[in-house]
Amino acid sequence: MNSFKCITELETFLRRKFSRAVFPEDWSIIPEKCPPEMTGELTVNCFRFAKLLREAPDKIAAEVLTFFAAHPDIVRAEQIKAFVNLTLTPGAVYRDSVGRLEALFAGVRLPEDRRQCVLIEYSAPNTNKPQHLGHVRNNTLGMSLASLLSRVGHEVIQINLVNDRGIHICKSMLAYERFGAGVTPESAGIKGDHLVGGFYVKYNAALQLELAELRQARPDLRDESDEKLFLETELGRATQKMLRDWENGNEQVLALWKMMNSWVLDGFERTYERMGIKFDHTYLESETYLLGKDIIAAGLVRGVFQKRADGAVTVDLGKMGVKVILRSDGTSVYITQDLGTTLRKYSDYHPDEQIWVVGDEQILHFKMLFEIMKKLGYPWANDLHHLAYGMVNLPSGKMKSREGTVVDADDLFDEMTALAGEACRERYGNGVSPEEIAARAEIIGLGALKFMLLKFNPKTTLLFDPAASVKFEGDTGPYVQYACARINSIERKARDRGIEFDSGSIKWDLLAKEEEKALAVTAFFYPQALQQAADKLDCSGIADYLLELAKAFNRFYRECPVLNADNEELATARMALCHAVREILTNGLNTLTIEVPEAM
RNA sequence: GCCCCGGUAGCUCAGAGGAUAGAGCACUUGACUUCUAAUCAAGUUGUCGCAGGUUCGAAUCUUGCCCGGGGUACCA
Repeated sequence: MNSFKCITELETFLRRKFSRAVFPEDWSIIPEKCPPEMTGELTVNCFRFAKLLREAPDKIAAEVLTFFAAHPDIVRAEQIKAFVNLTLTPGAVYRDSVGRLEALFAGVRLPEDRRQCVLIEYSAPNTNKPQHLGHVRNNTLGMSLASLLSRVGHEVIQINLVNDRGIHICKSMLAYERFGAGVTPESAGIKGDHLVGGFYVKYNAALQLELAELRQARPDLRDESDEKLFLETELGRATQKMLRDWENGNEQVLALWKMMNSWVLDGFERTYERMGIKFDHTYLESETYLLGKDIIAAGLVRGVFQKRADGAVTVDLGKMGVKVILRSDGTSVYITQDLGTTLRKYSDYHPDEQIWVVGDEQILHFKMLFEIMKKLGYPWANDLHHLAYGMVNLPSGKMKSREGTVVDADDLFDEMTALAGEACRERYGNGVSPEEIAARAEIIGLGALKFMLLKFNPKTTLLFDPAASVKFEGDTGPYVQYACARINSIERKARDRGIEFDSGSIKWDLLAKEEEKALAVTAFFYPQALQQAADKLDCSGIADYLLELAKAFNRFYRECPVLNADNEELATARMALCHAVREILTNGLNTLTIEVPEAM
């Protein structure tokens, strides 16, 4: 990890001074940014290592102060209680941060012995409906996590597991059979997943109608749940029969299933492409759903699982209770296939760690899954991780595909890019080609959406307010992109005017203004932001960091003219600073899978 | 009932046991013949759900309670 020279030297000093303390091998002091109301750029917080040094915090701070009083990199050091605030010489600020950009970026990567092979499963859509905002959050979290982990040095495998079979798939199939009249995505001019999703909604409307009629005719059933009454309806029985036919390999049903699934998968492919998602492999549940049964048979022999009198296979999970993992009729339940695919993914890729990006309503499911894998004695079962994220709600309440009250993913992309395009046209009018406007709008619109979703901690249940979320001002992706665009513009103009800088001969000492130093110090913390995010499997800190850096840049931009600086040496030094900031902002946004337009 | 997650400004959310609890939005005001105003500057905003405990120090750890969400299937 990158560090300031004076801080590294402080570490050496403290190790020697407090030699009776036992320092961990990798002990290091992480300086903090000095709060704005205090004088200085960095703060050393002595509370943090007072216990380690077995000394009173303010006494340590006094030692730290004397150390810095004589340090050539320090202009001013001030002790307040256990805090020591440092004002660095400009030379030191830049030498240890933006002055060595390669070192800064190298500091992002973990040491080799900590790099792993990580398998991430995310998205996992059903092929009975198009994706909505909830899937967009899942996709965004998954792809950004994959991107982040590979950036810090891990080998990452991205997996999708498509749920392409089961009763809910039969529902849209049956509706198509009855109401479809042979329509296709081509004939209707509708994206395949949307076409199929329409039949899913039709199915549920028809089912509700029949349920209402049934309750009308049979008052004794009035208080039963929809699920209980499912097989009492003609539609329900027909759906059940279709599922059986599918499992028995009925050719007609299989043909319909294949056709409709291919429509949906084509549609998904376009959605993924627009988001920039590329999976290393896509498993289909129709090919993996039987996998768990062998594991269960083997576990039964070894006594890990028990067969109940009625034939169901169970496992005793102690506090979590007894879990059925195979039905009494021998068919598999949800967790059966996850047992199978977990093992399958392991034997296909031998990852050091597996991560599932799945909603938080399935926390218990994954706890059980991991516990069962441990009981089965797989040594890698300790390296399974569920990244549980919260639901996305609308001001009107929850999204429900069945009722069609969802924010559709593709529609939302269109809406965001249309608004971004409008904003571009307002600025540039006819000065820029429609193709260029469209390209920028795509980057800005999708960037705003992804950034908005990543800004929140994954586990928070978030409220999506369309009116507020669609904005491009304030704490947004476009705010960060805009800072890049401003720097690009400076660099373009500099080229036009023939101003160039040679990174070897920058006079960093000239950048002594508060806004300049604050910008460089903020830039310094980039590697820490990434590594912390990677440790926590949470990208929200990166979004926060980028906003902070962009904000520091905008302040600098206001106060410190670059091309119109007092002299050329100052201009080139400021250009070098801008260049570094643009590199970091771009790198950070790319880590979040957000692109940066050349101009805005 | 039991288990998990949350409750911080009008709204949406940040807050490694440490300094006077922050940001954006919203609201008020000011700044574009200037390197892009998708920007900047200034102002207003708090019983950190409630009550105890641990600590030199608690929004943060702990216990109890209140409120909201999720889970607790031979559904996925």
